Amino acid sequence: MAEVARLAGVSVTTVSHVINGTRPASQRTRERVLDAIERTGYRPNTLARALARGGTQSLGLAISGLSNPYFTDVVAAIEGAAGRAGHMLLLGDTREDPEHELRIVRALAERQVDGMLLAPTVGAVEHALPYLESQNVPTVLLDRFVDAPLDQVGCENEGPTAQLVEHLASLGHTRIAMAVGIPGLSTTVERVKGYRDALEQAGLPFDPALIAEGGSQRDRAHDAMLALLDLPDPPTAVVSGNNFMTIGLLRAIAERGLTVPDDIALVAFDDFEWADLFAPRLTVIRQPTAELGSRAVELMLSRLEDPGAAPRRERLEATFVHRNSCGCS
Amino acid sequence: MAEVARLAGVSVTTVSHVINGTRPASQRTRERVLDAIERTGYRPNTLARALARGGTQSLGLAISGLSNPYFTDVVAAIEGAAGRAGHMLLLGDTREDPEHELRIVRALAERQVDGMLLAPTVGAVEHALPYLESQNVPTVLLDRFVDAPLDQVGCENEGPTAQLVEHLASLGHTRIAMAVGIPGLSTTVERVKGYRDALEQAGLPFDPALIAEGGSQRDRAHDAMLALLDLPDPPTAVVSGNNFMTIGLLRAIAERGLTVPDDIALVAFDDFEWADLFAPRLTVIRQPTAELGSRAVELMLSRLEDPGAAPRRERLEATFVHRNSCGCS
DNA sequence: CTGTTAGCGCTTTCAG
DNA sequence: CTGAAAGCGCTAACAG
Repeated sequence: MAEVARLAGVSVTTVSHVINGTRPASQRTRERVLDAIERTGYRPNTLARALARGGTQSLGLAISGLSNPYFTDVVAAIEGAAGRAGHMLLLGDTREDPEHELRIVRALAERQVDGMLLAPTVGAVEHALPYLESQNVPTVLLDRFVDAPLDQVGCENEGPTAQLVEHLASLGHTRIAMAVGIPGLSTTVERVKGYRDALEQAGLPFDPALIAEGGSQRDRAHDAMLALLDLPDPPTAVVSGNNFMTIGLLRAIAERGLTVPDDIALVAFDDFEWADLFAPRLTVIRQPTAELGSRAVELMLSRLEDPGAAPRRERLEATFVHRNSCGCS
Repeated sequence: MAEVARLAGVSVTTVSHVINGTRPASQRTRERVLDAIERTGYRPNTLARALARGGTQSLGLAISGLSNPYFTDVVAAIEGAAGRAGHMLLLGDTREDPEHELRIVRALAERQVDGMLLAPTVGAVEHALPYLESQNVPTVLLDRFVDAPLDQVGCENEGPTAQLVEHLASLGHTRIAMAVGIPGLSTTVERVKGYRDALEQAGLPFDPALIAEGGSQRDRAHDAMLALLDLPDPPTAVVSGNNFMTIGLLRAIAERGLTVPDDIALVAFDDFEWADLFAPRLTVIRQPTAELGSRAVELMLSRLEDPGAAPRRERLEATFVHRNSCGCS
C-alpha cells in the first residue's frame, strides 16, 4: 500500500480513502491512485483492515455432517445470503460432538468472525454456548432449538411428524414404528412427541418396542430396522426421523427381501431431491432448507446491526409431500 | 493480551512465548501466565498473529455447486484433512461462472489464505488463474484439469466412460446416447472422448444426434432427454455424464412413461450414496470423492512446505459399480 | 481536498 | 530466563 502511495505520489491515507470511498478525493488523485493500484497489482490485506477496523466481514458456520444433503442445501443458501451481504464463510464440522464443537467454535471465534451460525449439538449448552456467550460472539442457532436467549431458527417438527403418523393410521396401520435420531436434540424430541401424540389421537397404543434408536445414522438405523423386523409382532409401517436413517431403513427392508409399501409402509422426515426416483417414491416431510439458511443469515445480520435487540425464535413450515411409499395409489 | 501480562506481572513478550511455547520460561512464570489467561477469558486474536507472522493457517476452497453430492463429499474430506493439519477452511461457490469465480478467489486471497483449493471453471485460465499466479497464491486444482503448471488432482474419466459404453455395446445396444456436461471442462471433454473411443472400438458409428447437451444441469439434461426420445430413431441406451444430469434423464424417461432398463438402459458417471435404492438400481462409475479431497489437501501441504517443487498432476482411479439399470440381471 | 500519526493485537529481533 | 521496542498493513482521528 505504501508502494501504491509512493507511485501515485500521495499518502497512504489517501490511498485508503479512495479504496474505501470513505472520503471525497479529487478526480485526478483518484485516478492516479487507481492507476497505481493497477500497476502494482496491489491486493488489499483484509486482515490488516480487520485488525484496524475491528470486524472481519466473515461469519463462522459450524454444523455437523457436511455431507448431509439436508445441511448441504442449508450451507449453499447460507453461502449465497452471506455473500450477498459481503460476508465470507468460515466453515467447520462439529461432528455432532460437543468437545469437537467447542474446538471448532473456538477456532472460528479466534479468527474473529463477526458472528457464529451454529447447528448446536446436544452438549452445546455446556460447552460451545457458554464459550460464545463469554466471548460475546453474536450467535444464531439453526435447525435445533435450545433453551437459551439466542436467535434461533428451525422447522416445525411436531405437527409434521404427527401428520405422517396420522396418514399411516388413516390407512389402517396399527403397528407403526419410528426410527428416532440423536437423543436430546430438539428435533428428535419434537418428532418423537409428534409421533406419540398422533398415536394417541388415533387411539393407538404406544409400544416402546417400536422405537428404533437410529442415532440419526444410516447404519444404526439399518440395524435397528432389522431388529424391528425380527419382532414377533413386527410393525406394518415405519416413520423415519431423518434422511440418513431413511437410507438405512430402506436397505434393511430390502435385505430382508421385503418391499415398500407392500410388505411395510415407510414415510420419512426430510425429502431428497430425487425422492421421486426411489423405489417406491417416498412420501416425506420436506423442510424449507434454503429458507432456513437464508433466514439464519438474516437473523445474524439484524443481530449485528442491533446487538441489543431481543432474541428471536423462528419456526419454519415444513410440507407434506405425498408420494407412494405410504401405500397410496 | 496486555491485560494478561499485567495480571501475571510479566511482559507481553513473555505471554506470547508461553502461549506459543516459542521459548523456555520458568515454571512459575508459565503458571502465572496461564492462570491470568484463564482468569481474563483471554482469546488470542488470530488475525493479529497472522498479520505479524504472515500466515493465516487457513485455506481457501472455491468450488461450484455446494449442494452437489459429489462435491459435498469432497468438501467434507477437505474439511477433515485441513483441520487435522491445523488449517481452517474459507468457503466460496464459483457458481461455475468465471467472473464470479474471480470475485470469490479474490475475496479469499485478500483474506490472506495460505493456499487456494480450486475446482476451476472453464474460463479460469483467463481469469482466476492469472490472478492467483500474479498474487503468488499457492494453488491446487481439483476435479478438473487445466493446461497450466499447477498441482492438480482429479479422476480418470476417459477409461471409465469407455467402460460404461462398452458394457452397453456388449449388451447389444447400437444406439447409445450420451448426456454431456459443461463444454470445455476437462471432465466433459475426457468423458466424451471415452464415449467416442468406445463406440469406435465397438464398431458403432458416432451419431451427433445422440449427444445431449446437458450442461451438467438437471433440467437441461431433462429437456435434452425428451428431445432424444422424440427422435425418429431414438436411443436404446444412454450414458449420463454426471449426477445432476442423471436425475434429469431419469425424470424425463419416467415422464414419457418409459422404464429403465426395459425401455431404455441407463448408466451414469457418479455414484449416489443411495443409487442402490433407485428404481432401478443404478450402474455407475464411482469416483473416490473422499480421496480426491484429502489428496488435494496433501498436495497443498507439500506445496506450502516446498514452494519450489515441480507441480504434480494426479489421476485417481474410478470404479465401475455394476447394478442393473444397464439391463443386467 | 490531503497528510501526519497513533494505534489495532501480536511476534520477534535485540538486549539485558 | 525476561523485556523493550520495532514492525505486520491498514484505518481514522486530528490537523491543515
